[in-house]
Amino acid sequence: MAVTIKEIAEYANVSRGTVDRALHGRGGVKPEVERRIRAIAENMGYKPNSVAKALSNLKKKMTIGLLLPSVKNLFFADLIRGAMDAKKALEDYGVEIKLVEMRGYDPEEQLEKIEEILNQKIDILALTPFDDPRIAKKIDEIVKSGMKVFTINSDIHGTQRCCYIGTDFVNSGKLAAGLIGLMNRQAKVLVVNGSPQLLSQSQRIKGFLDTIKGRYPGIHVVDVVVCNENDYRAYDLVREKLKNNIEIDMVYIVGEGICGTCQAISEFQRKRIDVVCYDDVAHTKELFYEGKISATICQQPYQQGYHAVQQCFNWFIEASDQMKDTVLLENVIKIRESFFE
Amino acid sequence: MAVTIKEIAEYANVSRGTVDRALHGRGGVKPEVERRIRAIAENMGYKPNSVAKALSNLKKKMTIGLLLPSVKNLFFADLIRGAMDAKKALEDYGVEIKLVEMRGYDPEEQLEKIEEILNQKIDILALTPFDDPRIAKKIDEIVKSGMKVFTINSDIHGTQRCCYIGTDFVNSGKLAAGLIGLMNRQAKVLVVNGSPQLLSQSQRIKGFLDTIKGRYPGIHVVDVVVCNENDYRAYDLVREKLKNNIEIDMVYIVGEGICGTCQAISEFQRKRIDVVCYDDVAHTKELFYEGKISATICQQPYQQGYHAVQQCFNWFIEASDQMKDTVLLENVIKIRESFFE
DNA sequence: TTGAAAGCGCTACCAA
DNA sequence: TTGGTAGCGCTTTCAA
Repeated sequence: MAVTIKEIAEYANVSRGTVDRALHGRGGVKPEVERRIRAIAENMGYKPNSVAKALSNLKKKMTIGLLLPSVKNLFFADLIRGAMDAKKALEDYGVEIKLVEMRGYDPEEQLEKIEEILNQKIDILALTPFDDPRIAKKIDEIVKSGMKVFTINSDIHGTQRCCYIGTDFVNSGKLAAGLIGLMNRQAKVLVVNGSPQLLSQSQRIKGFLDTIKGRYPGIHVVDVVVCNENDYRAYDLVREKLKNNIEIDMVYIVGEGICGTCQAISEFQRKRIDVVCYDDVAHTKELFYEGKISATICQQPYQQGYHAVQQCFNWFIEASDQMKDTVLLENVIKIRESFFE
Repeated sequence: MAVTIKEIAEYANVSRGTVDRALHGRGGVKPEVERRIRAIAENMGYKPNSVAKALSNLKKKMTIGLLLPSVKNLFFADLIRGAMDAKKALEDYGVEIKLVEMRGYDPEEQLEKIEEILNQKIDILALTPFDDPRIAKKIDEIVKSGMKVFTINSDIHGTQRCCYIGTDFVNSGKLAAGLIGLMNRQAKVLVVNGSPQLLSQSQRIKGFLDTIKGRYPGIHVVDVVVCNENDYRAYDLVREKLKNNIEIDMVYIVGEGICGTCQAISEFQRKRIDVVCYDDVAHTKELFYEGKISATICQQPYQQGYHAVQQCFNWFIEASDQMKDTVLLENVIKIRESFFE
C-alpha cells in the first residue's frame, strides 16, 4: 500500500492538515516544519492518491468553455463527439462542458463569441483560434486574468496559451508529397488550395513543396488554384486546368472543394488521375468507393476532442511545472481498403 | 450535482447500506423493498460515482498477469511500454501487473508459463495465445474456474475469453494490396512469408489475395517464399527469386525477415523494387531512410498494451452485460515522411 | 432483513 | 502557526 498523508503525519508528529498545507505550500506553516515534512514525504516516497483527491474535490465542478467553428461542419462534429465522450468519462470527476459554436472564419465574430462564452462562468477556455493578431491579443488578456486557455486543431503562435492539441500541418503536407511520390515519381500535379490565408493550408503547402524539392525532383507542380473552400468554384477551376494542361495526372487538394474537384475529374475521361486530399468527411467514403480518391490524410478529429478535454482536466487538477505544451495527433493515411472490407 | 445513494436512502426511508445492497443485488433485502428502491433509483436517474467507488475499493488491489512472447522482441517491448504506462495511470486505483515473458512459439512452453503466472495470485490473465487447441482448452478451464482472460495482439477462436485487444489481420493484408495497387497496378509481386502456421500471417495473405483478385486483377503474384522468420533465409530466398524472375518489381513481406529481404534487394541493382512490410521495429526507420522500404503497416503495439490494461480494469470494476468483446486498433500506414522531417 | 457507522485518502474550515 | 474534524460517495462490517 502506498504512503498516505496520515502516515506522514504520524511519523512527523503533526496533524494531517499541517502535512497537507506543507506539501502544497498553502502557507501558514513554520518554514522549518515545512522543510522537515517535505523531507520526510520525499523520503517515504509519498505520491498523492489522485482518486482520493478527486473525490475530495468533487464539489468544485470544472467547466470547460469550448468554442469551435463547427456549425454545419462534419469534421468538428467528430471532434465534438470526442470531447463529449471524454466528458462522459470524466463526469464523475465533476467535468462539465459549455459548447459555443460559430460558423466561418471571421475574427471579429470570434471575438464576440469569446466574450459570450466567458460570461458563462467557465474555468477553462478551449478554442480553435483564427490566426489573427486581435485573437492573439485577446487570448493573452484572458491568460493574464488567470484563466487557462487551450488551442485545438489550430494553434496561434506567440501567445501564452497552455497547450495545443492538434496535428502538425507541415508534416501532413510532407506526407502528401510522399504519397504522390510513391504513386508516381514523375507526377504532374495540380494543387487545389482552399484558402491561402488559413495557416493550416499554407503550412501544408510549405511541407509539400519542401519535400518535393528535396526528395522528389521528378514531380512537377503544374499549377496552384484557389477555390475559396467552394465546391462549385473548385469544379470550374479544375475543369479548366485539366482541359488546358493535359499532362496533369495527379491532383492534390489542400482544403475543401473535394467533391467539386472529383466531379470535374470524373467528367474528364482522357486519362487516370489520382487524387490526394485531407480528412474523412461528408462524401469521402463514397468517393473512395467510386475510385475517385486514392488517398486521404486524416487529422483524427475525434481524438483531438477527446485529448483536448483530457488535457484541460489534467491541467486543472495539477498544473505542475512540466505539463505538455503540445499534444500532437498523428496524421493518418487512409486508402480505399481502410474503409471497405 | 448527481444523485447519490444517500439521497435515494432518504427518499426511500431506508439506510444507505440497504440501498447499496438492493442496487447491487447483494442479497439480504426483502424482494419487495428491493424492487421499490430499484424503481426509485431508476426514477431519480441514479448513476454510481466511479471515483467514490474506486476510493472505497482501494484496499482490494487488482493484479493483472501479463504473459507475452516478448523476450528480445522490440514489438512487444513497445506493447509492454504501453501496458506499463496504463498501469501508472491506474496505479491510484490499485492496479498491479505481473509480467511473465517467454520466447518463441512453442505451445507446450506457453502452457508451462501459464501455470507459472497462475501461481502468482493474479486476478486477471492477459496473454498473447498461440493458436493451438491445447492453449484454447487451457483458457476455457481458467475461465471456468472464475478468472477473466483477455487476449492481446492475437486472438484464439472458440474460447470463452472476455475480450480481444489487437488488430484485424485480414484488413492489414487488404491494406497491403491497396498500397501496392496505388504504387503499381501491374505490379509483379514476390511474397515473403515468415511462418505460414501463424494465424496472423495466413490471415494477412488471405486479405491480400482476396483484394488483389477482386480489385487489382493486373497485379500478379510471382511467387511466395517462406523464410521461417529468419533474415538469412530471407536473404537467400529473395536473392535467388530476384535472379530468376527479373519481372519482380514489388516485394510484400508478411512477417519477419525484413532486413534480409532488403539486403538482397539492394544488392540486386537491375531495377527499382518497392517493399511493403509490417510494423515499425529494429531497423525499420533506417531502412526507410535509405529508401529500401516504401510503406509499412503498423499494429500500434503501444496502444494495444495500453488498451489491454484499460480493458482489464474496466471489466474488473464492473463486468456489465455489454462490455466490449473486441477492441480493434487501426492498422496505420506509414511512409518515409511519417518518420522524417 | 435492516440500520448504523467506520473507513478509503485528501481537502477545507474552524477553533485554538 | 497548528490541530481537529467534517465531509466527498461508496463499500463493508457489526449489531440489532
